[in-house]
Amino acid sequence: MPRVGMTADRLTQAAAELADEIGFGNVTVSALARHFGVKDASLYSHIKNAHDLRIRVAALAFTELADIVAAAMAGRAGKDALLAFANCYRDYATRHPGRYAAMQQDLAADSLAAAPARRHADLTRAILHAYRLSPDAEIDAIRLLGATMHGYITLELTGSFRHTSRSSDLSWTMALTALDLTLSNWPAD
Amino acid sequence: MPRVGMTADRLTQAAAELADEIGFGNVTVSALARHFGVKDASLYSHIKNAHDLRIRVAALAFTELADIVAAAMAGRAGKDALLAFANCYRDYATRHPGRYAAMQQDLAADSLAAAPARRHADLTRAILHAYRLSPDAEIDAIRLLGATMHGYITLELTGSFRHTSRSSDLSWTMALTALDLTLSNWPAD
DNA sequence: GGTACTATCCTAGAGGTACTAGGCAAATAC
DNA sequence: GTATTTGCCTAGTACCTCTAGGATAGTACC
Repeated sequence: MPRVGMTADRLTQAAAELADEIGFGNVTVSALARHFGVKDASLYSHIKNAHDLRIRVAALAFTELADIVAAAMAGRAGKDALLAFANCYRDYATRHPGRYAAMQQDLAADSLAAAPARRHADLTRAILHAYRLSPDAEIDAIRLLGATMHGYITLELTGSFRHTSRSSDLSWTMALTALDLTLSNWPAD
Repeated sequence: MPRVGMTADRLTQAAAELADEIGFGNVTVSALARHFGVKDASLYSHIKNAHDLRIRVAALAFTELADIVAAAMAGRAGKDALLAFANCYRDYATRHPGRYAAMQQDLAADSLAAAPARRHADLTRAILHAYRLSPDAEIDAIRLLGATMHGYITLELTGSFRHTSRSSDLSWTMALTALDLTLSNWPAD
């Protein structure tokens, strides 16, 4: 039996690619084993179980996306930063729907993906600096921001906007314009 | 073998309750069969397959929610209608997370759940009448509305807001206030 | 009431997925 | 060159989906 050279990282990478191709929900230990030409049981030397594999994919995705976002936001503030962030986010989700789905699991605080997720959350908060909100308003705003972007992207990915002819790009741009206006004129508590 | 009296509708109802208890993803044909005290194979006289069951739960949920929303929105317009709609939506998702998850599947246009889903979409559009938007703006607005509400609720349900101490109810109220302001002052195309 | 029919539930079994226990051989350490 | 670790294997359990075909409970009709 020649050794294939599997590692947790290579399994995670392959699982992420598989997720983008066939959907995150269809990424099974069996499918991954087939991809490497080995038996299912062989994977359990590298990953704890199927859940562990999913968490690793989430960690990979959070790290990748945070890197991209950090680069795109460097030197930008206000609406520029908002647009840079949001477009990175949407591009990533469109190009990597499986990885994006992986990020939507509920992650235990002690999970492997918790640190990358926190880094990602910190970047989101950085958008708001230029809008100068009070601490409570900042929490509300970050929740609104996350909800709008995440909601828009998941609805778009699941095909909810295909029933209408208007281009999704236009609606996305309007949504971001509206968000910028809301942040600029944040209602009093 | 005494007959239990299963029908597609009773199975769907039980599956919906099961989904709220153990999570939509854990609703299996086997678990449902156990619930009725029969063998797995017996269910296939009433439902086509597991996917069919999931679609039926989605149709049930869309119908239930549309009924609730229609009643709550009767006689309301503008911000009142928006609040009524949004709060019904969030309450339902909180009380019935399994049913809510069922609604998030991508539904084929010919599916059993397509008609209830369309009815629900029509109710969403009704919120916007009082804001008097142009046809294109209305599409953008409905997408923004759906994205914000759906995004907020899914993030809340998956626990994304638990890391911060501020009450989610307050943030939700602020989000709706912000949405109302955005709709009232919709930016030019 | 008896007969025919249909619907409901059953047994049996194939095939997929998750995972464990224990074995053997390849790579590595010394 | 031997000892140890590590990687992949076989074998097997358990659970899930779904099909084929059989037995019986309920219904329709005479």
